Amino acid sequence: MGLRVHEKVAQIVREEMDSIGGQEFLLPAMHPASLWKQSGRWEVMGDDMFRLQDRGGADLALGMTHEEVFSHLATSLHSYKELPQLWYQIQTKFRDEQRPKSGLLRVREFAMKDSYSFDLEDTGLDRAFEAHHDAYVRIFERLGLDAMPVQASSGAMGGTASVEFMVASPAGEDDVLVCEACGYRANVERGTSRLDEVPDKDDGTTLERFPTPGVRSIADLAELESQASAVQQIKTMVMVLDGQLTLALLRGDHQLNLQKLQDSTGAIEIRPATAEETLETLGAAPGSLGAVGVEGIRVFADLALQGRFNMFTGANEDDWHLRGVSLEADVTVSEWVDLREVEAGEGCIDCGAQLAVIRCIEAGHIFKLGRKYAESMGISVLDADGKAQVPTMGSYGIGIGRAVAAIAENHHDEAGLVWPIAVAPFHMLITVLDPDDQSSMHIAEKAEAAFREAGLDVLVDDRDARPGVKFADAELVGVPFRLTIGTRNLEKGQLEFTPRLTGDTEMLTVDDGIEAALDSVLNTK
RNA sequence: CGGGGCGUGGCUCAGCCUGGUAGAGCGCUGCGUUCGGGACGCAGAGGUCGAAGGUUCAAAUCCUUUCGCCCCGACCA
Repeated sequence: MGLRVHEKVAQIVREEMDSIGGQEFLLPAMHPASLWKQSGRWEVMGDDMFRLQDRGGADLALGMTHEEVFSHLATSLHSYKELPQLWYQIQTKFRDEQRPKSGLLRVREFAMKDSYSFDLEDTGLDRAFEAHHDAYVRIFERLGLDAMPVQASSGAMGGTASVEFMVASPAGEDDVLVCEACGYRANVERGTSRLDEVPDKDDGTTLERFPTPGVRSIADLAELESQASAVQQIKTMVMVLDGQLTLALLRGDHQLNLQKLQDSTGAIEIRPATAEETLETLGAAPGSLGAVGVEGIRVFADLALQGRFNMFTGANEDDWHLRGVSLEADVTVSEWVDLREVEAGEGCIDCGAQLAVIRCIEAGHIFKLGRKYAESMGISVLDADGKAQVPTMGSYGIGIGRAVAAIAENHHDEAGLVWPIAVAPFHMLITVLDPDDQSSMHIAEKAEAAFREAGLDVLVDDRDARPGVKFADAELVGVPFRLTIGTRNLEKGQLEFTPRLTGDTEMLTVDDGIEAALDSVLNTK
């Protein structure tokens, strides 16, 4: 059953990729390390990549994505006349996930449709990106998934822009900012919001140390000092980026989003500093940390702090804090970046209406890669003037198994699954209540033949089981339509037709019931 | 990687604290009854208690080590 759904999803994806001019490939899943070293991602991918060695000791990788391999293939392109190209495959990817979970949602081995576009000009990339965008909208619509395109972080993929296709589900792993008023949609790893300006009072307070015994948190300080509400405080987070100690500054009531920190710093590995590292470097424990007077350490400050003054922060000595801190005058900020995670209820960046945060499954992701891989993998073609040009690329993915899981998450009820007809393992289930009854079986076979003739996938339940068991199983597996043949109704010349979705049974006559059922199914399809 | 939990018939679990006969429900096999919403009776099969070591007269139970799985935090289709 699962395999049939998987195959149907793959086929829908395939049809839509073909419709935008995609050319299907099937490239190796096992790659020589040299390709990944060439792009630099042998290191970047870190522990997420499965690695192995052949008998000669040569390094190999199991493909987690195929930018390198397709790019390498694209080095055989030599003329602008061969562009654009749009290549795709549906193939197994391997990722050594830190935590595989949730059935099919996050696994270490999964089928993915990945496609890659190659264009000479940026406008061509824009077209390929738009074409994928539209194809994805159609794919998810056909799959029965209410997927919304959202602005996203590009993460390890790099590139200039990316859009994720998100399906709302509590089983998901991403939070998406949604503005119902203007349609703004962005992953919290990327999205921002409108904040009310905080008027700092210029009351002549100057930079000053003051004792704060026992204060270990933003809340503690706010309680002790009436002026020091969380909004008036600077939160200092000590992070280690690729082994280098770094400070991230945020407004006291704001949360750090790690992906934003990663994106704005280009770091590969990020972790919070240990208590020992913090003590060693700043001389105080968390709760009394600050960036005032700190030299020789990179300091990234959130945009919400820009221009603020007369604020509170730790003095880098336990039980002491500072007041009257001006970001401009007292803190050496290496870079101003967007670091804070937006929360529900904040104002939409575009229109100011209240944002909602919705938990979603990431079903697809499309990237504008630009020339990053084309350059590192050495793709170049001659343009009309005979000059070498590096093409620009896009990369686009849909997880097939994850789509199946997302469909299951969104199409079920208490009794079981309710597959949308486009991906259902079978269109029609014929439930024969008494398989020993000759006339029942005769009609079942006739119906099966008629449905098959019409191109439908049919499953006949002629198991020797009690009716209750068959009905319960029928609902559990979620075949969209059921034709029930039982001796009791047969004597009255009747069949039953039941759509799984509504559960409303319609009585049909034996004479034209098969045709009528067929019509209903075909109309829905 | 950090924190928490769990490994006992095919499945879901009890038993462990307080050491002494390995149990339940479901599933499975046979026979009979039953047969339009997950039937019932009778009879039966099936377990190195994750693995290794230790303590003990005696270990599923206590101790140590180890492997595997699940859940919560940082990654991604």
